[in-house]
Amino acid sequence: MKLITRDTDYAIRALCFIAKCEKEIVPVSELNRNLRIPGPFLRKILQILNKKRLLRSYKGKGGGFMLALAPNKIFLADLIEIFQGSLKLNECIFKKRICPDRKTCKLKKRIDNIQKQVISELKDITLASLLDEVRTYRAKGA
Amino acid sequence: MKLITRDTDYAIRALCFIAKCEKEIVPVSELNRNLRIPGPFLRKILQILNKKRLLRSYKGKGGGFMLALAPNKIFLADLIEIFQGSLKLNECIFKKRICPDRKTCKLKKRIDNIQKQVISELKDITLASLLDEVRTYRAKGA
DNA sequence: CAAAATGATACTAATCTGGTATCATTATAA
DNA sequence: TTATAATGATACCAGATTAGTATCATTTTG
Repeated sequence: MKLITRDTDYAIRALCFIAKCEKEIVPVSELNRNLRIPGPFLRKILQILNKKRLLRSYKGKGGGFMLALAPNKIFLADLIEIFQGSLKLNECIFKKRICPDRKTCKLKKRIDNIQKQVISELKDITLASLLDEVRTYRAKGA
Repeated sequence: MKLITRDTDYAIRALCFIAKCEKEIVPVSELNRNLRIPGPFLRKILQILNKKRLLRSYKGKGGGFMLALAPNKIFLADLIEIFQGSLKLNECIFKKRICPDRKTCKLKKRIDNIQKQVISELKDITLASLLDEVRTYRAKGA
């Protein structure tokens, strides 16, 4: 059971790098030089972050990506939701037709509670709070 | 992101049914008649529970499965671990060679904390506490 | 000995995860 | 104005995991 999958993790590292970079607008090529993330996969991840309005993108020469939000407005809970889908830990596998008691199902309720706790914890973790903590493997020359 | 996968869920329902059954020893055929779980798959699940010593099995005519432990000694955390593997939410995707700071990585630490909470919650949920709550779809005649 | 049960095991289908490849479009700088 | 450096869109692919099936062997007992 994984709380954070590879794409989410890559997204965190890429966002940290962009946040720390002197340049405001950072092209993927620069991230490729500094992070150990497969190039085309990283592009895909950044495109998603762009569509989800966490990054802003600029096309053409001199273009790249910049943060669309302040680092303290970017939450781990959102990243996980973007790449791993809903944070519902708890979809009952049985259809309503089969399991009519889902509203009162205690198992469901108890897992709901765990879920609420996890989400609130994840909402506390901002990009800002990770900036000095998550390694981004900046190369010497960069 | 799923906290409980299908086999774990089936296991919960099967264990509930066995716990509530008048018969102490319950054959899979009876579970098949009462639970909406694909037959061969359920057999496989029960065999695993048997190997893990949560059920005891009896072969031959009149055989079947019975609980090996009292319902208040069967914990959701154990079922999840059996069917979904270790509860570690938090394996860093980078090798030590690449990411030498994992001991101090704040992201890792924070997720570790969430993980500890989730596990302790899951350890509180016993089969006994679910017995009257989880629907097992007993057929009218059964 | 037949029937009813589990044990063991191998196979398969569908989905998810991680990643690649390609071509189109856009913007800038020389 | 054109080459170039960038992103956008999309389709594809391989491996792992999840969910489920099928079959034959073994055991027990009536």
